[in-house]
Amino acid sequence: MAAMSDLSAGPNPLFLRDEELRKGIELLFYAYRDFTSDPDTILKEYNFGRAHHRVVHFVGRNPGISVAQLLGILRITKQSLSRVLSQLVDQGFVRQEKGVRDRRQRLLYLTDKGTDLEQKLSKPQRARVARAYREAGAEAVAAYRKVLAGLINAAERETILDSIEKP
Amino acid sequence: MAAMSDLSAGPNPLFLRDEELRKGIELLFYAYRDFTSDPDTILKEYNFGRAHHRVVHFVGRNPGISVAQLLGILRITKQSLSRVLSQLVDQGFVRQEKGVRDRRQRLLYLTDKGTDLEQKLSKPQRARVARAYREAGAEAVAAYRKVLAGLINAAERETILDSIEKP
DNA sequence: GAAAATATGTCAACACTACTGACCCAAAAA
DNA sequence: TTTTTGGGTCAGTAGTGTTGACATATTTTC
Repeated sequence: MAAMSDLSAGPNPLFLRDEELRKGIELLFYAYRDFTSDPDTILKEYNFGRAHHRVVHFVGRNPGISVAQLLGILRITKQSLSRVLSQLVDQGFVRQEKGVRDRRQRLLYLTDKGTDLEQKLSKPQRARVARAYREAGAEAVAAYRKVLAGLINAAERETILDSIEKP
Repeated sequence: MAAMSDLSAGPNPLFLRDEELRKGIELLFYAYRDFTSDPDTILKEYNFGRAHHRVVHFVGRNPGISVAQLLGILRITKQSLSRVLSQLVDQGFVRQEKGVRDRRQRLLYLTDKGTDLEQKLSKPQRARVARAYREAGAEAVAAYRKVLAGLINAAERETILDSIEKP
């Protein structure tokens, strides 16, 4: 960017375009930074981290999800998941059930305690998003989601959008 | 959410609203997950992590930024910054200069090597955002930014927006 | 039915990021 | 001159993620 400061005056679409991109990038950084700060604070009380939140969120959203499916969403190794998952199971936030069709699977469900935690964690996030939606207006919401969807890897985008839209 | 499944049938604006919020939350997770994946891959070649990227980005964007200002943006402790910053300085990506007005300050600048790294890291991110903007349309970009801005803590939002918009 | 593949779990070692707490120096401000 | 500020550093701890190796059921395949 600094290398472009010596360009001649006059309209420079490329420069403007890069500036627009940079704004989108920085806003995403700041938004995500603050978006995660509220639940992070709550998680500390439980000696949990962000990874626990993700598990609780996606298990809550997808009751009966398998470990493999969860790994696919989180994009981490099973060893990484193992630590947080066994903590959540040991402490009674998540319950595991053998699959009926495939008994190798350990299907995951939130317990009542887990549902409470999920609600507690997502409450400030929902409030934050609600505020942002309110301030930006209803038309802006669809556009916001469209751009975010475009940031997702093209290969899995459809699958992810389906999972988000699902009943 | 599960606690709401026993609500009576019929239109339930509150439920719909929460669904909208949840979609916004999940999309942000997936978008950020993929948004950071490209630079993360590049950083591995340097034995660097995401924190190095953030420093390089914000020093590149704010030449002559002080350590305290950078800490304010990143929202981390000076001990955390210290490690990545000294690595970047030792390896010649970032240069420190004593402040002229206040000689306690160590003002930060990217070296040419640092500028190269910043460009290399941001290139795939810019491409990703450009694709998302293109697919969503020009009107969507302003709305996207408006919602993201609304997610930032109200207290600092104006300051941040100013820093993003600045020349 | 035996062999191969799959789903999951576990142990160990390592790296990155972040934290708290304590302490230091140099320079600016009061 | 004393206090505050900007910055640095050492030590210890925690959370998240990785690779690699290995173990156990269970399902699938030949």
